[in-house]
Amino acid sequence: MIDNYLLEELVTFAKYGTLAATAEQLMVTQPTVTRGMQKLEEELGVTLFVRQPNRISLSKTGQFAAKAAQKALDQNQLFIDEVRKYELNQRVIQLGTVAPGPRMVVNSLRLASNTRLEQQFIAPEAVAPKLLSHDYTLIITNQELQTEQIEARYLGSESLSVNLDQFTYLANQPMVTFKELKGLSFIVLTDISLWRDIIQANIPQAKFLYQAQTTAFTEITKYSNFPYFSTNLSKLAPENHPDENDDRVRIPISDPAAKMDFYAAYLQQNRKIVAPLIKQLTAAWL
Amino acid sequence: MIDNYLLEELVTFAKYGTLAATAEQLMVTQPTVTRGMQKLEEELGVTLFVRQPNRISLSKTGQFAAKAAQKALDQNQLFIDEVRKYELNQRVIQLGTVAPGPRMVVNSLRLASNTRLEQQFIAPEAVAPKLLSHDYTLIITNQELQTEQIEARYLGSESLSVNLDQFTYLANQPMVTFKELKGLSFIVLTDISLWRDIIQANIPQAKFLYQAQTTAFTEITKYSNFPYFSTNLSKLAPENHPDENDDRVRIPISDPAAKMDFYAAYLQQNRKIVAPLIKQLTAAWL
DNA sequence: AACAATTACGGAATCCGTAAAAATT
DNA sequence: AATTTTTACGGATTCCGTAATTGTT
Repeated sequence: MIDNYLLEELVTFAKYGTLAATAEQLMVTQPTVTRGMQKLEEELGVTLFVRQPNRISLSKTGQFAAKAAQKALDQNQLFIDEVRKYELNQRVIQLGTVAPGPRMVVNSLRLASNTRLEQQFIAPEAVAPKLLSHDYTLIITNQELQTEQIEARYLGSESLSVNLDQFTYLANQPMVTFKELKGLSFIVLTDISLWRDIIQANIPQAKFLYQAQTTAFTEITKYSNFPYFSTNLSKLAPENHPDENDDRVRIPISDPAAKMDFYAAYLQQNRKIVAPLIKQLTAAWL
Repeated sequence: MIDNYLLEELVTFAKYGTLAATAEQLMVTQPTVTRGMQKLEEELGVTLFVRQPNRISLSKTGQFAAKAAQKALDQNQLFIDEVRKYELNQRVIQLGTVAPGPRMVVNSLRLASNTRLEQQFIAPEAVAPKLLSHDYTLIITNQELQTEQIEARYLGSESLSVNLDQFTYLANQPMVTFKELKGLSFIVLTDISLWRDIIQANIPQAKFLYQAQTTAFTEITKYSNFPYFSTNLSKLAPENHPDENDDRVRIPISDPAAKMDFYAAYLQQNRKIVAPLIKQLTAAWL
């Protein structure tokens, strides 16, 4: 077993080329580095340097060793990071979502002090890795993940509606289909994650006027007749939608693709920790 | 950066369950381990143990940390092993072969003192990995390997012949095909590596009487009429074949599959080291 | 009473920096 | 003359083992 500080000296030397520079970089004196590299060679039983009276450089084996040493140091650092991350995960629940709907549900809750909601959305394919790497304790996702280590519990669903000007033909129907919305121009918030792909894939020849800012979105919505989307969860974030003076009519979309089920996914080993939060979420879901 | 001996104490504790047993295992005293684990917790800033006045055990995080620590230790050990292996490879050429033919060529040489021939054969698909991992410096193989790091030089070929009783019909032909050997029973050495698959795949309905010992092989060959195989390289190992009093006739096999080209494969970075040996091999090849 | 963990204390080994030496550019 | 590496030496830190303490089984 070789001490890490020797490995670090080797790696630093490989980068800076002289013992003097290495010492300066590591904030020690040259003799320290000299002794360190001698000790490393002795412990390995291998010559790593070619020495001339006033010059020292890595042998071929030394160059190889420097690369290998970097890997060992990386693994050591990984140990530190992973353990700290794991411990944090035991203490505070890192909560993530794949879409804005569930996030609105979470925002409507009074979260326990040990719970922290991450704002950015997680791609569905990143859910399992981020759970396994202990970056998140619980992720609300649209897939019923079930693996060796992960389990998922159903929370509720989100259904898309479209808000249409009351004088249009479609506004008088009880429901509409994506097809019937063909060719319209919609005003849409940029950050709607999963729904974006769904509306783009299902509404033919439509135009989507994406707005990055919610203020821009609400203003344009208010002073125009563009249709916009909302869901059964939208009322949990009323600030996003111009309820007052909005003379549009909310019409549910009947396509199966307009309904999305959400699940709480987490590591089985964390079941007890997340149980209260899941209970809270289920109760709050509309 | 965390000292490896602390990681080792943690891993050992995870295995033995008490500080006393851990200390005994590591051949230190209990206070040493107590202090070590305290220091580890302090440096990580994380609690790894649940402490009762008279009992200490790993917390959930501690169990996780023990596993992670093992990985870090493994990487450290890997560093040591790899560097030593690399250095050995710089000093002495580790020479391997995929088949007995090339090995006979090597055995016929007076090898330089820095060259060591490994006796067991290497599977063709293992050639590249074993070069890249520095287990071997040079491998004589039947594939012309060319990758980012590996290159191969042609050495020579080996051609299969069959030795038939002089009174049989086929013995009077200048050449035979695998098909013409249909249904015969052959006496064969078990350890012929690649040729085994070739004769089994190409000679229909044949029986192969495999002999693990060369003594058994030569004895049975001598006192029976079974045909056996040899190649242009066989004469380099005359002890394997009963030349005297053998009234069989050596007939070359004309199929393309009965000829095999051999190459010296090595890492480009070792080109200079292996050059003299390759020169020697090329010269010695029949 | 026996056992397990922790704390206290003293000695020993290790490690580091300063200083000096050797040799090159 | 200025750099670079190596060796020598003295001090300081760290680390370890023995012994004592605490509390449980």
